[in-house]
Amino acid sequence: MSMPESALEPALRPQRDAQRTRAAILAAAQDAFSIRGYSDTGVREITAAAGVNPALVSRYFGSKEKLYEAALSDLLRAGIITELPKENFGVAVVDLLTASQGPQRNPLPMMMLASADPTARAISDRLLKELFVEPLARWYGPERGAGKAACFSALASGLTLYRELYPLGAFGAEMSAETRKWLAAAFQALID
Amino acid sequence: MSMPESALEPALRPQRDAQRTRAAILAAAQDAFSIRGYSDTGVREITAAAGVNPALVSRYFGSKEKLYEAALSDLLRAGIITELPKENFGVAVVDLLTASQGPQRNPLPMMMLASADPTARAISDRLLKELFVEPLARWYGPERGAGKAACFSALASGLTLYRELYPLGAFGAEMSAETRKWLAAAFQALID
DNA sequence: ATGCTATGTAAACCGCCGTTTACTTAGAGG
DNA sequence: CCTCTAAGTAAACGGCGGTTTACATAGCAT
Repeated sequence: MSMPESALEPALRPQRDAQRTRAAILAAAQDAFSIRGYSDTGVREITAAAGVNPALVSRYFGSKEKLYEAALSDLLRAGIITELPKENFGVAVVDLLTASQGPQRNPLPMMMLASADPTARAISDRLLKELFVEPLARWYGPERGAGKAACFSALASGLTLYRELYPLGAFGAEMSAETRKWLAAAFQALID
Repeated sequence: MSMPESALEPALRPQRDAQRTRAAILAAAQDAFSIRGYSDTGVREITAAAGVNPALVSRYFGSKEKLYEAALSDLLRAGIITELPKENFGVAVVDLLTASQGPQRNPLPMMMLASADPTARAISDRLLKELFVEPLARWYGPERGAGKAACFSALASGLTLYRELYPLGAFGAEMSAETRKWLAAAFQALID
């Protein structure tokens, strides 16, 4: 709690900084879980990418499961969607979902690749509901808001799967123009 | 190679039948891999479901990887699609893809849930290409057949994900009617 | 009946993984 | 300078999972 540590002078930064290492582990976990899935990424792999000792995930997060929960919570923010403009909402959503360069730190691939493990899946379901679907439903409004939020999630996950996960992603350019238009219209229709 | 073993008289069937046990392991593997994924299903789990000894997967398939390859190969048959009538092709495909009661023995969830493991993913990519996309492309014809086959695969996988894997599947009834119509039209458009 | 081979089993092997424990050390406060 | 606590590390522990090995037995052939 001494020195604001302006984050612009790496030379003076102490070698040991709990917040910084915790954040490094979290970021490495988000990368790994989004690409290689929950079961197939080991804590040694994550901590090696973060440049720290494997024992620190137990110290800072309690367990691998808790680390997954923290990593997904940090990524699941409904605000990214609800802060989009309501006019041209559809194209904005499609742009947002197709803008990312890859699955890195993307909650959707992370959840998909964790769905095989029962405990990780339970965490995903709970967090998705609490942090995304329910806020989104409130944003949509009391009239059919829950159904609209569910439709949004299904559509977005399908689009993400198609772009990021499926081995045929390289062929994606084939259907871009018309499909993007249809998707944008579908997203727009949910708020009209 | 003695006795045709008409499969209708279980009383006379020998207790030891290599083909039968091999098939039982394969079927159990297809069930397990489709639901719990490649990494999260153990060979002890598979062989327990098949009622046999874990060592038999090494004997009959060589390894867990080879078992995955055999399980997926057995499910990946382009014929299921190419034998559909060309008129009403779209609705027939949507009916086929949405008819299954669950992910059991479905190649798409199997591939999705195996995509985290690099070696399993390589197997999936190769088999999908050899056994499905390329035959489908030949069926579509020389003119843009490859692109059409890729579009088909992407669309079908997205639909399957939406129905089977995503935690929001329970909400699916919300968008059935219009979405099915659009999907059918999209599949139909690929052959017209 | 009697061996012989294919079939199946039990148990151990070996490596990996999440976690814990015991220990070292950086760095602030006296 | 010394001390004391927080931060980090190394190594081991227990368990699990794929695979191998050594052994048992069913069923056909002689």
